[in-house]
Amino acid sequence: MTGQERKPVGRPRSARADEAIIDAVLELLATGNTADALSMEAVAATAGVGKATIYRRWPNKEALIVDAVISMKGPVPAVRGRSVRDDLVALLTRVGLHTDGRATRIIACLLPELQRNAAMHGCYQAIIEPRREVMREVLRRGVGTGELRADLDIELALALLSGPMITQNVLRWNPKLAAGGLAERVVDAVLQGIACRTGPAEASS
Amino acid sequence: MTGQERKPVGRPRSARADEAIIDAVLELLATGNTADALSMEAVAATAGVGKATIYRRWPNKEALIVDAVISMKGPVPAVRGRSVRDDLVALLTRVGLHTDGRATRIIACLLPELQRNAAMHGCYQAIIEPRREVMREVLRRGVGTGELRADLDIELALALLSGPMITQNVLRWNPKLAAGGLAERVVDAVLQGIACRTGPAEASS
Amino acid sequence: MTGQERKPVGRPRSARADEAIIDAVLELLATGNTADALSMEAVAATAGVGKATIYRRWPNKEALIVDAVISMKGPVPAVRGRSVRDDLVALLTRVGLHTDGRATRIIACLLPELQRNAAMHGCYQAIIEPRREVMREVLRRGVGTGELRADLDIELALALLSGPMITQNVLRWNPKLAAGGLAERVVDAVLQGIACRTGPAEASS
Amino acid sequence: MTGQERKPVGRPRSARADEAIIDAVLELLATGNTADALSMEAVAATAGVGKATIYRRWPNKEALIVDAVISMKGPVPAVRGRSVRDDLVALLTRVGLHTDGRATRIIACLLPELQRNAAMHGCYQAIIEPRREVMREVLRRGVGTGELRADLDIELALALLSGPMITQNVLRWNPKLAAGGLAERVVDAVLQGIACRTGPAEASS
DNA sequence: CGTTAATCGAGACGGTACGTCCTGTCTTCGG
DNA sequence: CCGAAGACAGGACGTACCGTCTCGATTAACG
Repeated sequence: MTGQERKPVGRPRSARADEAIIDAVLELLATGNTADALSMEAVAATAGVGKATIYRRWPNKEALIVDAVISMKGPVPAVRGRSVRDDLVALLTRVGLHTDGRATRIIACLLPELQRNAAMHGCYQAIIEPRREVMREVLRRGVGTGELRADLDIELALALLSGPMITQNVLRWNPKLAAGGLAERVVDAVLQGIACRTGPAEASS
Repeated sequence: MTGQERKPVGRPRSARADEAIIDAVLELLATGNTADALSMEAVAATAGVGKATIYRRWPNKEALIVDAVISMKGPVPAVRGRSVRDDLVALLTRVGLHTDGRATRIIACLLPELQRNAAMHGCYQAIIEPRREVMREVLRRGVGTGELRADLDIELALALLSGPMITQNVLRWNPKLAAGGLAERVVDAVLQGIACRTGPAEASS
Repeated sequence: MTGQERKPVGRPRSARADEAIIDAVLELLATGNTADALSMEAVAATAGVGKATIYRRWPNKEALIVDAVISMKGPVPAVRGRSVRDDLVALLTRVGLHTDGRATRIIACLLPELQRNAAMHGCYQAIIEPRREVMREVLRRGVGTGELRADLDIELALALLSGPMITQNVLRWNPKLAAGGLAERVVDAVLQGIACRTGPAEASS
Repeated sequence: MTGQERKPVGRPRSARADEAIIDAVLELLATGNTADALSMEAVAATAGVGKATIYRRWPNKEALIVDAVISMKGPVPAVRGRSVRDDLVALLTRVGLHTDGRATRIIACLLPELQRNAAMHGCYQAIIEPRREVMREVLRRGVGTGELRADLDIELALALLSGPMITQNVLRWNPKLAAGGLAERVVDAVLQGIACRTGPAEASS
């Protein structure tokens, strides 16, 4: 009565083909320039696979790229929970998904596509949002423990912390900012603020 | 007296064609989805111009897009110089180049190329860097007047301020953050910090 | 057992496309004015075929036209062998490849290329030369049977017979010469000569 | 009252430009492959002339080519009038307009255009027809003197004589036929016929 | 001797076609 | 039924000419 899943008949799909295709996509994304510069024919040739084998699994180029990117996601980072500052530094340090440079390069070339292309939101949901949720958790805990202001806008804080890291680490925005230790400096600055504590504070009110 | 430039011979290039082409590119960029989804043939057709007329002016699609985007740049915003906070709010409010929505939409679809594509760096140089320089100036002035900490890392502060605005205003990162008044909130939070002033010890008691 | 030919892999080429393309070329050649007035895009559109499908089969326009023309060739005409005169008349009558008027029109617009264009010599080899060989055979037989002079230069005779027919029937040289029955009159005149039999001395008396 | 010709005002047209253009056309026709392979831009560049200067004189490419070809025509050959045979040989020897090889090469690449292209008939009228008329004259004289049959069809005879020469000398039809002395052999064969005088003549009746 | 007006070279203009490449679908084999 | 191989219709690429058009600069004859 269930009968919803047809028993597969004939030759089963090759797992090796799946891997080869995803690998080829990631390789070409890392090598190439843009997302649309990636051609399905190149993917098929690199993977040693027929084009139909790709289209049997993914409906179009976008869906394939989304899946390829999602396949890169590592485990959601855990935090030690000792202090809010340490946890935030730990999380921001891993904004570039892996230590793997290839992943960073790939995500960089897809970030803006993320907004235009509805299909790409799959990437966002699968990879980025979970990590943001962990950070929200840490921030809420900080408010609870009194490490952070009681009236803190969690989403604003999220933007303050992740914004600089994304523009800097992923988009490589400012070459003058050394990448090393950036997470620490950002966290500290956001925690303490940049205004002068002792000086003419009234000027900024 | 300089006489270095060759006197132009033959029929001069039509200024109307220039305009029509740039207009067509901007229109199609705003309408379309991606930068490479823009086709030169569509540009020619929309502009009512032969393809050769485009290729006579720009060597390829990228160069054309770069020039079209640069053509959108308004004047570099001036600051009133009353207080650092006011100036920063004013600058960040205009991160989305114009109030013009089209420009924002276009720049959003081009940000990916900006990093990957060497040719696109022309946009960066022409549009973004001048605005960043204005902000550096304001920050340096703030250090001088004592409104900002004496040991402030200017580039870091730049990243703290512009990072959230870019990810939020241009990439439309977080739908939960209302765009209105964001600049003000970001500036205030970065100036004051998000940590609890009274210290964690008190908070935990 | 020869096994020299590689077994074909992948989807085989469509025979319908071949036909449609050749048909389109012949139609456009008959309709149009010149060989180069024929545009590949028109061929593709008329045949309902992508341009790539044409270029997959022929490297360029010339090769395509050559094959299209060759495809028109009917069977090499047979001769009855009763008398040399009858056979020659029969052969010359069919100089315009078919009774088909289209073929004649097409071949007429291609004769120029035939000499200049090395690629076009394929047409010559495939169509014209076999027919000339049949005529040579008839002439040699005539020498054997004594119907033709023993010292006859076969190639010269070939030129005497085919030359007028080509210039007249194919190039439409002289509107004053009725095309009907021309083959007969040419053969008779070439066989008998146009000089006065009784000699110039008598004629002048 | 006549006033048909407006007195020319302004700068008169340059005769040097005319020459240079015609020269360039002939040169490119002789060098190139086909009539349409000749590009107006190449003509202008070769002649060192602006394109407008060409189009001011000729309405299109065809008209220009026609005039260029006509400009090659030498004087209509005169005949000595001694014997019909000698005159015919003399005329046929000069079928290739000049001894100039370039002219022959050019006319060869234009001959078939002659039929398709209405505009090209100007060439025919200006160059070929006068020569044919001379030959008709000779043939009529031969009939009068009794050198040729009294019932000779002049147009047929014209075809018999010029046909082989055109196909052979201009279209380079048959490489086995030595070009040298061909005119003589053709004339003799056409005068005497190729049938056996003494043999089974009845076979050809 | 200056005005006038057509011509000159140069080359940009809107188009059309070229031959190449890629997309997403299809059609054949052999496994 | 899946797999590779590759053909299919369609469409964009960047180039080359077409025949027309605009430039500033010549170059004569007219006034």
